[in-house]
Amino acid sequence: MPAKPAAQRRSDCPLNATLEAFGDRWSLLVVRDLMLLGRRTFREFLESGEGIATNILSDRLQRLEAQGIVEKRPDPADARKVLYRLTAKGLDLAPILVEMIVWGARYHDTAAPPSQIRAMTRHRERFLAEVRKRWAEAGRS
Amino acid sequence: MPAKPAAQRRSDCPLNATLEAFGDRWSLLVVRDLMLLGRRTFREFLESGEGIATNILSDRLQRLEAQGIVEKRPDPADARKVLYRLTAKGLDLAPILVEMIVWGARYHDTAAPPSQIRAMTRHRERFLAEVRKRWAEAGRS
DNA sequence: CCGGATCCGTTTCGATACTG
DNA sequence: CAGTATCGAAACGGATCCGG
Repeated sequence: MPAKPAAQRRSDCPLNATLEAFGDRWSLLVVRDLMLLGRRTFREFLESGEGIATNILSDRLQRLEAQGIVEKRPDPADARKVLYRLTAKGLDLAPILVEMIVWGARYHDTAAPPSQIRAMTRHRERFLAEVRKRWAEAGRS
Repeated sequence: MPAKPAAQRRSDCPLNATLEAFGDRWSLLVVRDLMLLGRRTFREFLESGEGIATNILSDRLQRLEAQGIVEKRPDPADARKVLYRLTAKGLDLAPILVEMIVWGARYHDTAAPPSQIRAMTRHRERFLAEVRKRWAEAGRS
């Protein structure tokens, strides 16, 4: 009696799938580090200001990797290090990130870099194009 | 010895402020219910498919209200009922929602309403304009 | 040193039962 | 109908340990 469409229960709406992928406090911050702040190593994420614990960071990286949002590989320059980067799927999170940042800047007005926010708000497509370009260039590491 | 700028610690980036506002599994689903599915009462949110628990729903509604994202008021037609609706600040979450839905539909391809997704993806501004219009009309209840 | 894994006390979440 | 109260489960976060 398998009748129940159980596993599907929460995925009727794509929003749900998205929230399952990174509907938590940390995952998107890691993505932001990769996408906008140029961070690439475990250590750099750790020091990225918000104070994530090593076990949590480790867990989120694994989770993001399992979902094909980030990928890791050894640093070609220094075999001891590991580098992370966004996959194409991860890069496609950029519009979400941008909208979240714009909303946050608008309503919570943190001490944020004004110029970048401005660029993001006024010329979204241009900003996104730049992000994609940088990503493509970095890809050919 | 209050010296520490403690409460500020996590809000250097607007993304952080946003994640603090609704970086959890449920808040955005409630917003979606209000914005896209026309739900307005506690009960309707409950039955909205994903199976949120009453205490969680209660908590999220309070939290969203405290942040000025939703507001409540008695149903003018039936004083026993309580109606929720988005504030202007809440309405401004629409672009985030749209991008999250688009991303989810693209990569996790849930059994989702194809036509609406298509409209959302291809004509984002038009779609957003409609959402805003509906909201404005409903506002003069 | 770097990238984690493990242990453990604390906080938060969430399913169910219950109330005004 | 619109929520609380309760209580077990899960997540968090700090410290510490470990392999390379």
